[in-house]
Amino acid sequence: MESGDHVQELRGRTPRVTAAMVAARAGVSTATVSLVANGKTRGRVSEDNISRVQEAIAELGYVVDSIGSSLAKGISSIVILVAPDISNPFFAKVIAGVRGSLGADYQLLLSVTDAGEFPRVDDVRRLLALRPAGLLVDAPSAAFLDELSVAGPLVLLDAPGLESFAPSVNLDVGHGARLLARHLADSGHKRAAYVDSVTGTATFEIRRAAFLAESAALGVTVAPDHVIGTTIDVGAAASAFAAVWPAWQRDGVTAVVCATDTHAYGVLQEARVAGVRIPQELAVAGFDDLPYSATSSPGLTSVHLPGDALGAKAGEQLRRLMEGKGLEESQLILQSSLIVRGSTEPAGT
Amino acid sequence: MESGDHVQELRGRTPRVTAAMVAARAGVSTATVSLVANGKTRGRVSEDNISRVQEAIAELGYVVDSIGSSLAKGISSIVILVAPDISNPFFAKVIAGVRGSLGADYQLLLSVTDAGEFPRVDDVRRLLALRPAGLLVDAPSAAFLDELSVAGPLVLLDAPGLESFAPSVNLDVGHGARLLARHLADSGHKRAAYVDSVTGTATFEIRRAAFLAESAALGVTVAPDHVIGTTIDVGAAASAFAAVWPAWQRDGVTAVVCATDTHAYGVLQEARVAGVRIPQELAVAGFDDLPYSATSSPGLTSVHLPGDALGAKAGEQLRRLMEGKGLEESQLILQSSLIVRGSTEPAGT
DNA sequence: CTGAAAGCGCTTACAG
DNA sequence: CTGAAAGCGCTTACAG
Repeated sequence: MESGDHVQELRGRTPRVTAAMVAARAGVSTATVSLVANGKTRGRVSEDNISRVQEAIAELGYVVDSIGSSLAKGISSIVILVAPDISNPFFAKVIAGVRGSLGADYQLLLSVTDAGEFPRVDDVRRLLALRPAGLLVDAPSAAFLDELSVAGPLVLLDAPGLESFAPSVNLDVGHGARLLARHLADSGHKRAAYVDSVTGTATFEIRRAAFLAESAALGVTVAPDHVIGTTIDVGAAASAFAAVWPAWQRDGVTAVVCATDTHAYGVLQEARVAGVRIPQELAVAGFDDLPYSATSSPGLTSVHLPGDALGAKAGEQLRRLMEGKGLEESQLILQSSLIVRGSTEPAGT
Repeated sequence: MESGDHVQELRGRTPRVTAAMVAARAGVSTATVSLVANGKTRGRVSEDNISRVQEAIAELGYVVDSIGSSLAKGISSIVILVAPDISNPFFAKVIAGVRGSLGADYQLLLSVTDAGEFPRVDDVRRLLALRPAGLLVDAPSAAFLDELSVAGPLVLLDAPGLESFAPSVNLDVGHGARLLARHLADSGHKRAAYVDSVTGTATFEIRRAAFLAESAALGVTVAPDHVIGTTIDVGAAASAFAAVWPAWQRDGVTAVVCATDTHAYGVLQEARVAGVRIPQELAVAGFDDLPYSATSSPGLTSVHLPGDALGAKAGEQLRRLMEGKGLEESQLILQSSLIVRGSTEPAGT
């Protein structure tokens, strides 16, 4: 058992260094060690002892044990990020943003569930048993927030309509949806279709509602028959589109808007198979502006959502809460924009 | 301060339920509560007490406090996954795999660093202060493993050449690289180029070395001038390719292999801008087989790497270690395969 | 400025 | 089968 041996060997190598060991070495009490290790020395520890302890800490490689510390303080330094869809590439940007603004004082714990699933009450209880310093919840449902009775700092991300539950940071997806409708109207489209996401998060309701409303206002018809929904999956979107395209084409649909770029990739893929020329025969657009949308051929017109800023702002807000500072604004809204590419605009236009 | 009020209100709502409260309600000692809560009742707690305690637990909504439990046991239920590049879409699959095989008994904590960065010693120490039940390290460098003297269960993912440090699960990227070389040779290419990743992880060394060796063996020339490297970024790859393409074209290069699909997207993008016909003038291929590779136009030929299986196997191995079971095999290698698409093969071939 | 002591919530020998 | 007690490592009033 090679591995076992190795682990065994490693196990002996690092005896835990405790505050008591540091105290003994520095000739002080563990209380003083704790004060120094936490930087709470102001007017409480002599310069002399500060340096003795710091030396001992360095020599021994002492690190405050999170477990002991958390138990004593009643709280850990863990921040839990709960999200329904970690495999969504958009989410990687959100995470990066959170991490950047949270800094090194907190440890970011991702609560990972199966794609599109939210953790159940049990899971959440188990998470809360870690005594997190704060909680970040991305794209929750009202039902989830209802049963999540959290006792500490909590910030919601991408939770439009749920502002009453907690401070939140949202994206103005409606604005982007309207820009998109206007763009299609300006390009002369009269009949459009919509491929929705069936995950049922609020952001998708808003994307669709805003697009449909603005389209109607601008004279672009989106018939009820021309709205379908699939999971956030290239293949699912592709086959759903394949099934309806003949009818849509017959009905004179010349533009398809997708709730996410991922859906749009499926439509593009199927359109290619079916020999539909993009954008001449069919304009295609999505939401999220994933990195690949700039690279696909044609490039995909998309509503750009600032995922990194979303994460960063949410992290900032949470941090203020965890540090006991108030929030200057408890509701933040970030701007979306429209990136027009070849999938809706003929080259050379 | 709306948010502050809200948090305040929430704070009062959930007084922590402790084992002592459960014990009082059930009329037993906290020792018995602990035994029942942990399912260690076999021959140690009477049926009668078991049900009283279970009732009390249910009524009070008691959940064992992780912090207290961890301190008493000397270990937490956290599993830390350390990885240098969480924003890589390939990684989402790995995470999903890990989560699936780890199950609900362990909490998966992602150590998130900036793209391409590995945590520094300090960060790692802070992570270990959480007393994780186990550690998963993805694509580490030898230097990192050297300073990481871990005292518990540890499994390496995608760490070829580092098998001596710990049990590991690897991908046979070399095999895929050779299949790719053979495919290009069979398609009649005589001169190829290689766009490498500069992150310096072992897997990239192997991808390149295996491809170059097999190409040479099959009579496909890859001149030193025709090997470049960039970060894993579509834009970086695109501009690097733009800079060298005129010379490569002059030299008769008809195929470009990229260390990742992300690099390849950049090449495809730039090729489109430059009016290079794919695959007639230039064949392009990558590694990873990201979801978008099936969707791009043309589809991207890619070496498929089973990211979910990689995560799942690593999770399984770690789990065995954490449960004190030995490993049947401490080194696991997963198969890669070649997915041929339009970027290397003319439609209708 | 300093240290002895209590306490955070749990688990685990131990004695009965 | 059961419970009193010690102890995990730390932090924080508290007394000096």
